[in-house]
Amino acid sequence: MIAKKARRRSNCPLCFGLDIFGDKWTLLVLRDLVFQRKRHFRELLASDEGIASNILSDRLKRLEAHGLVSRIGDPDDARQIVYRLTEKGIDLVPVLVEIAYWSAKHDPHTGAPKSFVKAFERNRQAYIQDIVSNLKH
Amino acid sequence: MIAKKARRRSNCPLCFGLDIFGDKWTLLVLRDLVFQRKRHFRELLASDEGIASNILSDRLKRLEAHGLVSRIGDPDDARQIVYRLTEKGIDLVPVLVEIAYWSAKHDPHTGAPKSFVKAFERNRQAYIQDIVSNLKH
DNA sequence: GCGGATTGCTTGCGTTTCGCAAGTAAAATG
DNA sequence: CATTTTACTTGCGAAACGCAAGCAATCCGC
Repeated sequence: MIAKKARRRSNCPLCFGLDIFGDKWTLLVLRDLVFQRKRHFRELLASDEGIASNILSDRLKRLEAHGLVSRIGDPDDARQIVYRLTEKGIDLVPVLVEIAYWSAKHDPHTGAPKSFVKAFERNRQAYIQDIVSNLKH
Repeated sequence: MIAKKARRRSNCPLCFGLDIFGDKWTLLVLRDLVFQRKRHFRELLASDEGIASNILSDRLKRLEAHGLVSRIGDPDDARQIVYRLTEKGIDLVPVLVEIAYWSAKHDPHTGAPKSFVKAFERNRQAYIQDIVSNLKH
């Protein structure tokens, strides 16, 4: 299973994004990098949804290939790899948050905490900025 | 090819959305309903990206099943079906717009008009509200 | 009112992707 | 030095995709 770049289908902006993260797993990986601050393969593998290791491997390669995630060996442990969001990846936070908000609004069994909905509705811009600046160091 | 509801993978809000529109086509169909004001199967079929008719059929069924789109026979022509966004579907506009903005920012060959980027950056809320209120009648 | 065109699909079928389980190499640990 | 941990890869059956063709119902022109 190889993370090859698909030909682009059109130069529609929506399409550009979907060709990178338009599937059931990629945004969940980004979610864990953003909201759970996961950094290692084994952590990402242990998501609630149970991603398979080959799928995770493929998605991380694709995210790296598209410059949303960086992949650096851990200097303290040569076995481990540290995955981090790049600026380009961090720029996707608004997308993640909007999807989460839509879901929280329309899913009767949502697991979204009320604090999220409240903070988002109170001041969306500040909520996002908070997450982003936390990620940048 | 049947639009069956997949079991939900977790009650993570992001996941709820992705289980509905986490693929390469669904959001493009919604894009055409929102930005091109398409209403008929044949119009949606003629997208730039060339969606296959069986895939389109499947996605419309799924969108209807999840209440994002309504499907009503055209009273003036019994052959034709009119597809419309519901409120739940319209609520996805911010998601579409955020993805488009991210793509416009990061795609060197983006086809996004400068007017979109400008309007979005100038006043996001007003830009979205404009689209939404146009859709509501 | 009859032939042809249009519309909204469905059906077959080969190809690609998914997803589970098992395996592996390299490095750390005891 | 044997065991464990980590980050993957490999095989393979199942599901989804995507192209082409087909089809029933309806409309349109004459």
